[in-house]
Amino acid sequence: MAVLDIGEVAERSGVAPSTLRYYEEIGLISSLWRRGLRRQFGADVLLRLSLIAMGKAAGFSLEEIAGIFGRDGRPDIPRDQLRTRADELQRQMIELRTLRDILRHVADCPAPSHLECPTFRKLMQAASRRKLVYRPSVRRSGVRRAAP
Amino acid sequence: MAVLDIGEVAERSGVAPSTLRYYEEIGLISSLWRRGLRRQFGADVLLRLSLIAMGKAAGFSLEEIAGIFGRDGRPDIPRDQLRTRADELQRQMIELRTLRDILRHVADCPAPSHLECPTFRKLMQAASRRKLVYRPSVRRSGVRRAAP
DNA sequence: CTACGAATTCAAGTCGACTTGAGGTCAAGC
DNA sequence: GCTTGACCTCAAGTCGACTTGAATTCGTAG
Repeated sequence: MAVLDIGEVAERSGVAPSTLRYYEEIGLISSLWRRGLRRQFGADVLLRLSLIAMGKAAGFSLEEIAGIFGRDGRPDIPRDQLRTRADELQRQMIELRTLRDILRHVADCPAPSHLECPTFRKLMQAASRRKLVYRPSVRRSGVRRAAP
Repeated sequence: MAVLDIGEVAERSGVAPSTLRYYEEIGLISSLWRRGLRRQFGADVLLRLSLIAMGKAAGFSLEEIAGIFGRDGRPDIPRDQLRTRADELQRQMIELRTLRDILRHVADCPAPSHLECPTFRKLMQAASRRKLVYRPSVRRSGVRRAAP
């Protein structure tokens, strides 16, 4: 039970086998050993995949995630950089909250043009006053699961 | 002063001119008119760019952003979808907070392996218990500014 | 022993979001 | 009138993160 092959990891984590192979290739995860050709993973890979998923959700590239959580297990990057990252996340959370509020407002406000709605403008001002955390290009693609 | 050409928009927003052209091409922003060949933008494009930047930071694709904020100005997508999006953002914020805490912990904890640190495991459990918001691939590339 | 299904490799393809480069236009200043 | 600089177009290139497909290799069940 402690050893999983790729299909099980895929099923439990929602990460496609091809992606798992890719992650192993770039050193983001590793298998314990092979049985024949087949990779055998330890259960801790699931934890690591959660970490990776969170990192991705937070806008880090795979390379950065590898740096933060270490290919080996411990961070490659200096502690104060980690703290800086944490502070960036903090700011990003605030931005997310603003966007959440804007979305809710847009969903509810009956004004024909939001540019004329004072509530909207107020929300936007909060956003435009501070400098943006500008992280391009997040693709949305939902959790993949192995076909049943 | 109400009319900006592309260089000014780029400078004020931190978005490269080539990107602005691209955004116009896909209908995400629009210029008021041309003077000769040159695009002339209204100041409200800056607000729109903030919105776009926030959307990107939150993990939306450009297409989704276009849907949310409307090519014309008003959302293309139904109100309840907007609310759903807002709720997703809410969950994403929680994930971000967890990751922030993990980062801070990793920065400060002297344990040789975090997998053995109880604080770390506790943080991770919070993360792995709920199903992930899995949004692949955010590139980080910082705010570009025109060279001085 | 053989057939099956789940895994493997490797090269190539895809997708979104831009960027780059070559060659062209235009208004303003000397 | 010519140069300069800021803009333009259009096609092609790039980058990260995967996915796909064809051909192959196992291990188990019958």
